[in-house]
Amino acid sequence: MKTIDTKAAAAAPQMRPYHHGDLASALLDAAERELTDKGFEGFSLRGVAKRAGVSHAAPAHHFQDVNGLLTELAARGFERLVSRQLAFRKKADPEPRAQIGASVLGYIAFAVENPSLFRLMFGSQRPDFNGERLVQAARSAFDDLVALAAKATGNSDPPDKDHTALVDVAGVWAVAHGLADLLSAGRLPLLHNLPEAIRNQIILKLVERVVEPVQPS
Amino acid sequence: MKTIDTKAAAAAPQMRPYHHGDLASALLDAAERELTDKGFEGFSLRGVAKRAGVSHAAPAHHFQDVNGLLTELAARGFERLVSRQLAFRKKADPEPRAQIGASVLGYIAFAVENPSLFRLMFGSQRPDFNGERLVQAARSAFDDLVALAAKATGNSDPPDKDHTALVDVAGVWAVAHGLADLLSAGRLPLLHNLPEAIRNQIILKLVERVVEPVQPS
DNA sequence: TGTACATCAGTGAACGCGCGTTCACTGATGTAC
DNA sequence: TGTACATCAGTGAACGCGCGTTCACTGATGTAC
Repeated sequence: MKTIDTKAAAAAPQMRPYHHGDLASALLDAAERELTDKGFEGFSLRGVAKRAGVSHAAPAHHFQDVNGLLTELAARGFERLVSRQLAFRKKADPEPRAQIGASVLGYIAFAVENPSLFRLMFGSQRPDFNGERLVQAARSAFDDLVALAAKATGNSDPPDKDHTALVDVAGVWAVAHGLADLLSAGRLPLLHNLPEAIRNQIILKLVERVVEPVQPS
Repeated sequence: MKTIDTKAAAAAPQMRPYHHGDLASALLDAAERELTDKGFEGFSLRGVAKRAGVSHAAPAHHFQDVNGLLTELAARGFERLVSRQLAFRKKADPEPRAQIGASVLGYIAFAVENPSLFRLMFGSQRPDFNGERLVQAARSAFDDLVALAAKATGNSDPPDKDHTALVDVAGVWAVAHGLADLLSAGRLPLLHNLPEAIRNQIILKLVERVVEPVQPS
């Protein structure tokens, strides 16, 4: 009998065993789908549980509360934001300024591909932005960009009296984030309706204007 | 008796007459305070009514529903965004490039002064962004900036084949919006902790990099 | 100027809803011997 | 290998809450004559 039962379970994968195995991670996946479908204003824990196919009380065994889940979701978002940037950089010219351009394109691509997640990360007050986990994840995205900018411009910290290094970093960050936020919300029709290739070309030109060339010292 | 009652009412302004007089506008003011205090994720119509000192059923006589009120609130936000930019421009050098810089500073100031309203305008799905009222208001903010950029750079539409005009406009918009969003959320500590004067100086330098100087034709 | 009456702009009670969370429970799993 | 037992990870019912909206109502205002 035992073998038959096991076979039946294997043949009918929709019948989850009583214990899920990795519900925590399944809930995060479900949460992301919930976020995509409902927007982060319509997000609910019950909806997430339903998507994951468990009772709505089950998440309590894996996350302290709904904001705990959102915090972890945002943290993962930052990790993916970084890896999206790295993916773009890998395909680009290794020259530092080209690397910055690629990073910005990656940043924007992430936002456009995951608009609701992006808003959770930057526009919501629900994740715990003081918690170790999230601070660390967000920080690494920032540090990556700062290091890249320093390398590209030859401006090192501490900032000189003209704040040139600050202008570099803030500029790249502002352009990336501004375009990402506007484009992912569809609020920049001027660029939004352009073919992707041309749009990227424009973005790269913009980045080139923002990042000062290396000063020979 | 009548005169005495009138006097009493005047002496005790906290006693509102049965009819409010201009409840619609009072509700919008209250809604903005609610937004400021609770954030746009904690916003509720009942909270607004309470702040305005009326029953929570009263708003129904002035707005179709809660999203109608939020739509009007967002539209007013865009109008104030424009007027904040104009205020900064009035104090600045009339030279076009200086005017753009001032506009960007005004944009950022608005976002920093009204972070929750700013998010309602750009990060929420609740206002009706297809409605005439809101489209018109948002449009006017955009048109103002476009006209200014065209004037500053001498690049006219239709865009040339290098998309120089597009880079100009998108660049200014991106820098303004990116810095506004990040600074108002406190997510750009690099600039956030700087004295305002220095911060503005950095922003202006950035804008100067983004906006190409007029090409002599 | 007075009166009748329609309309407007409030009130307060009640509605149903979906939410996050708690709780006692139970099935499944892992471990000690 | 078997058995007893602790622990883990689910269930489903129930909790209280705040929400937006509806409703019959009533007080105040405006208008016609």
